[in-house]
Formats: sequence, structure tokens, C-alpha cells
Amino acid sequence: MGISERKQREKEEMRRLILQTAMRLFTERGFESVSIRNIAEEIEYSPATIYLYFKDKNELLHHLHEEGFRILHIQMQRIAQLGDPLEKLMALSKVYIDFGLNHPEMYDLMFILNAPMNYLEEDEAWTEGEGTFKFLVDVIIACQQEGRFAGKNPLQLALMCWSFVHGLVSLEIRHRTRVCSRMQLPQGDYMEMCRIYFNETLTKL
Amino acid sequence: MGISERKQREKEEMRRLILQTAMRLFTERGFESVSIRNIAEEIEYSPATIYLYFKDKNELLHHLHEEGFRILHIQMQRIAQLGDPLEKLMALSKVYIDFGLNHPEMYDLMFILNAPMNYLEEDEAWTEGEGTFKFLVDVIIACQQEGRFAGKNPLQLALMCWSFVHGLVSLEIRHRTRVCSRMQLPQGDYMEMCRIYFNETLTKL
DNA sequence: TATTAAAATAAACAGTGTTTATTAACTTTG
DNA sequence: CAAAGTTAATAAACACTGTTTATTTTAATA
Repeated sequence: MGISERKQREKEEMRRLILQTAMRLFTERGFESVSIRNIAEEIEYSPATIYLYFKDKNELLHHLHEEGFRILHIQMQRIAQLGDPLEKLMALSKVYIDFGLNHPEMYDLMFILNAPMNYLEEDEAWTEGEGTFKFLVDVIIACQQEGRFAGKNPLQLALMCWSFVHGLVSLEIRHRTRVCSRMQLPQGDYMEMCRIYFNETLTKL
Repeated sequence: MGISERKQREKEEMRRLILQTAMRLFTERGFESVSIRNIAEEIEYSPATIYLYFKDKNELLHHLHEEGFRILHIQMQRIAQLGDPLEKLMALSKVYIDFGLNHPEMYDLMFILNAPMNYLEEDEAWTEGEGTFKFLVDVIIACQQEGRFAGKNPLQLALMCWSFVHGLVSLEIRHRTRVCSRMQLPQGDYMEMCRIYFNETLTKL
């Protein structure tokens, strides 16, 4: 009997419709301006219906944050084709920064907002973040196999690199780089800073 | 006639009472769990009274964020007494990171949350942030006067340093360093990372 | 077709930031 | 001192929020 299979399929389609609509509204209006009611209205269902497909708003946001990681990982795939590990590191940071600046709402959800983390249990792993982090660690280990960053803990170096680019993106997204706009610092020249960081400083290790 | 002066003083006292109570509740329970009604209840006034002293919640949060900068600046004063500019840079980053980790709610408000920025007009300066940033820039210029970081834009270097430490603190505060807890990276060894960043890499410029 | 199971919803609950009309308190003036 | 005027405080409402429960509608099975 294919009915239960069709129902399963319809349920899955509904979940995707909700997620898709939510994603569109969030990126259009921002997270602070979209409610469960707004999403329900957009898909022409009652608010309570959404709770038949998602436990609460945190679960919904967690799923959207997973979707964000899928998009980021697609961008990251291209880096694997590069030869030089240090070039990989530069390219990875460019992909990361571009992603953050081009999809600020998505980046917010993935790396700044509490909601998707609140969905996780106390000791539950943040698998999406771990996957991305491991990608960075592997690039750094590849650098070390070429003799760079000798004797340094690759995890520590990875966290340092991540902190640097996350700092740049999150200060920008949350409008703290306003301090620079009054000064003569050329705005948005993030890759130049990455070049200094990776090519001129980190490589000296 | 000292009556209007007394009234002025009472108004100021009330403002301070509200701010003080708000600060206490926010640091106790976190920003997401404290409402205007909670603050009003705590000081035994009606919610509407708070709106006689502050235009809206953004203004209240902006004032609290100013208070946070005052606390941070007090910590930063001690650095002026140090001789070596590079030591100053290290000490400054330590003060900044310690502040963030010891006062996560305050740091959140100052460098992550949108609210205090939303209070500012479109083209209005973020004076608190600029003051702190300028302090960092001056330390870096002092380093350059000793021959370090030759030919580099001090503002750019300042943003790089800030991004690095902000990245560390904000990833920690928003629970993204969870990715490290599963791996063998020693948690919370932020000053070691700063040492590598400032002493082993930046100084090579 | 009647019964059973599933899906969707209306309505309510408890909360939020904020505004308005009303009351209470105090200051100034006649 | 009492009346008028001014300021401070509030009760109540508005338009929201996330979420739950009891009810109704829809669809599948017997």
C-alpha cells in the first residue's frame, strides 16, 4: 500500500515548504522581524500547523542553520582542487568571508545566534560546526606537512584562523566596523587583511 | 529656588536606579530573559514609568552599553603604565579577553547585540567603540615608532588585532568553541594563542 | 456508508514592547 | 490656606510574540 508512503512524502514536502518559506522571509526581512505567524500566513496555514512539523522555533532555526552549512560546504568544495595548502588556507578564508558578507542573515544564524545552539542538548555535539572546523584543520595539517607552522598544535592554529575571519565578519555584520568608517581605513578590504595575516605573519611560524 | 534642582537630582537618581537594576537583572538572568516589566517589578514601579525616563528599550540598552565601556576603560587604564609597546598590545588583549569572558552579558551588549547600535542614527558615530579602538590604534602606532610593522596601516592592523580577540571571545560566548571540546585542544588557552599571534607572528611584520 | 485515524485549526495562555487616557502627587499662584 | 496648574505615576489597552489544547475538518479503513 503506497498511501502511507505518499503521506510520508507529503509530510516531507510540507517540512520543506515551511523551511523554504522561513528561509526566504528571514533573508528578506531579518530574523528579528519574522515570526512563526508570519511564516504560517505566507504558506496559508494556521500557526499551530507549524508545530505539527517542528517541535519549536529553535528546531526550525536549527534546520535552517543546517541548510546554511550545506550551502557553505558547496562553496568550500572548490578548494579541494587547489594544490598549494597555503593557497587553500587563503581560498578557504575568502570563501568563508564572502559567505558571511553575502548571506549575513544565514551567517548570523550559523555562527552568532544562540537559537540553533539552544536546540542542542547539553553534551550533544555540534556536528555542522565540527565538520567545517575539521575541514580547516585538515588544510592546516597539509600546510604542516610542507614544513609550515612547525611544532604548533593544528587545532589551536585552526581556532586562531577561525577567530580571525569570524571576528572580521561578525564585527561587520553587527555594525561594529562603524568605528573605521570615520577614520581613513579603506572599508571592506578584508582579503588584504587575510593576505597580511596568512601570507605575511602566519607563514613566519 | 532649589526645588527644580532637587527634581532634576531625583530624576537622575531614578534613571540610575532603573539602569542599575536593569544591569543586575541582565547579568543575573541574561538579556533574553529580562523584560521591561521585570525591571519595573523589581523597582516596584509600573512598566509605563520606565518610559518616562527612557525613550525605548534600545535607549536603555545603549546606556547600559556605555556603562560597560566605562568598566572596560578602567581596566585598560593600567596598560598606560607599561613601557614596551608590544607588552602593551599583549596586556590590552588580555584585558579585553578577560573582560569578555568575565562579563559575557556585558560583552554581548557592547560588541554583539544589535540593540545599542539600533539606537544610533544612520550616520551617528559610535563614540564608545571609537574611543576603545583609538586606544588600540595608539598602542600599535607606538609599536611602529619602535620600528615594528613597518609600512603597514595602523588602522588596518588595529582591526586585525581586534578581529582576532573578538573572534575568540564571541565564538566562546556564543558557544561555537564547542567544536573544540570534542577534540584534544586545551580549552580556554586564549592567552597562549594571543602570544603566538602577537609575539610569534605579528612581530615578524 | 459508518468508523477510525490523521491533519488542520480556532481559541486561549502567558508573555513581550509600547502608548494613551486617567489618577495621584506636588508646586505655584491668587 | 485654597485653587489652579504642573508633573509623575499608573491602569488599561494595543498589537504583537511563541506555544498549547480542545475542537473541527479531512481522509483512510473496515
